[in-house]
Amino acid sequence: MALEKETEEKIFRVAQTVFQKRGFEGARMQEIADEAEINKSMLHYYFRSKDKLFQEVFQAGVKKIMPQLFGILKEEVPLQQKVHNIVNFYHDMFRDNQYLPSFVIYEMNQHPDRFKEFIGMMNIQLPSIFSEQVSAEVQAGRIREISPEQFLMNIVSMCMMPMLAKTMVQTIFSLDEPAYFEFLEERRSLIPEIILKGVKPT
Amino acid sequence: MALEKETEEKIFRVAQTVFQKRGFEGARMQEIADEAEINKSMLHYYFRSKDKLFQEVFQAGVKKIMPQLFGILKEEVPLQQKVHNIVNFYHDMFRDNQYLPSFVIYEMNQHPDRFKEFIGMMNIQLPSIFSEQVSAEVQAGRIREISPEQFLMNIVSMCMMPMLAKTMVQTIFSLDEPAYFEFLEERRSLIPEIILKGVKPT
DNA sequence: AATTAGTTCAACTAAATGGTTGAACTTATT
DNA sequence: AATAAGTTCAACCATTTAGTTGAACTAATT
Repeated sequence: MALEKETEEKIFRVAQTVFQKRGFEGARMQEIADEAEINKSMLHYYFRSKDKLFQEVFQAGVKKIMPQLFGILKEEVPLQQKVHNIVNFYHDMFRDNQYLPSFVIYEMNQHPDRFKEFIGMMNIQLPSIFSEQVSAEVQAGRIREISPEQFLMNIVSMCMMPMLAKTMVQTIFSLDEPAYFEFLEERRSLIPEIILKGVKPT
Repeated sequence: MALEKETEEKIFRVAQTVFQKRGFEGARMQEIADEAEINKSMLHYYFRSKDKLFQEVFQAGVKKIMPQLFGILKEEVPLQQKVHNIVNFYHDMFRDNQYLPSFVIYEMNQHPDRFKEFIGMMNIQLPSIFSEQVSAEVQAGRIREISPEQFLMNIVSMCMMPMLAKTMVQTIFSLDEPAYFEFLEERRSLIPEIILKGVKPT
């Protein structure tokens, strides 16, 4: 009764990589067992079923993104700075979790209801501080008429899409692995510029 | 020997919806058979295997997007107009093929090599007309220093991301089905504005 | 009408997969 | 040392799944 936590953690760690890489349907309990160097029945001992294990992995995945993003949105910093922070957050996160964005987005669409329920449980909703901040900028005439939702959508789109479409980007732009990551790094400064200049009033 | 084409086409049509909705691993040959109102062995009669059927569906999916997009990129119209055309193309396409973007992006990442080979077969690469057009604008000082790849990436990101993340957008912004599509429609004019204003020289 | 090629289906098979069981083993507690 | 609680595993099991088979049927060709 000393290594049990280690075993459980190892299973969970491996389960994360397998589920994120292969998706729920593509993942095999046997593969998780093999890579965790344990017997398949251990999976069911620690996590009752594939479904339960997946659920935990998925929720951990969402928790790795949403609370942090919403944390940034709530910070008491100028909108400009906030945009930079969001962009940097996404790019940092992706470096350590290449499959995470694709995994979360895909599985979310596969089980919308589960996701909605889970989001309901957490206290996740667009922070009013952020909304008010965008509205204030609009009101003051410092940026064009735009809803906070659209404004945020633009930032998130510019950040995540090149990550989700990694294969497509690499293929069509003929980028090997390092060139692809350079391409992403370039966007750390590019995105805030486009986003902010793009909403300047006419 | 009169309805055989009809049968084959019906199978293919159904296979498209099932594969696009559930993905390769999630799709079941039985479900395709049921919805096509035929026996499961007919699937293997017309399309040798799940793999082959999927391949055809996937390639048809790619062909529904890439050639058209690259067609637009090749047109002899001003860059401004081109941006509008791309944005409208994505939004029109999504209306009739809700699961297509998500499907193609996801399966592409699952089998990068297959995709690269397939793209190699087609003559898909960033049209030089487009690249030159962007470079010319930069040279003339009408837009900031930016690579054609980054410029295109921005447009595609702004268009596709809200489609890929439909569930997330609906959940976090509390949008029902019509409100979500209104949100998308708004972007037809919003995206070109942001994209073009965003690259104006300082 | 007979022949032939193409089409359909019910029943089947082999393999894979998630999950179970019960015994053996380990470790902490008394 | 004895007991109890938690942990590990090899061998199974039931179900699902892609794929096969062979006979029956249909329709065009001669």
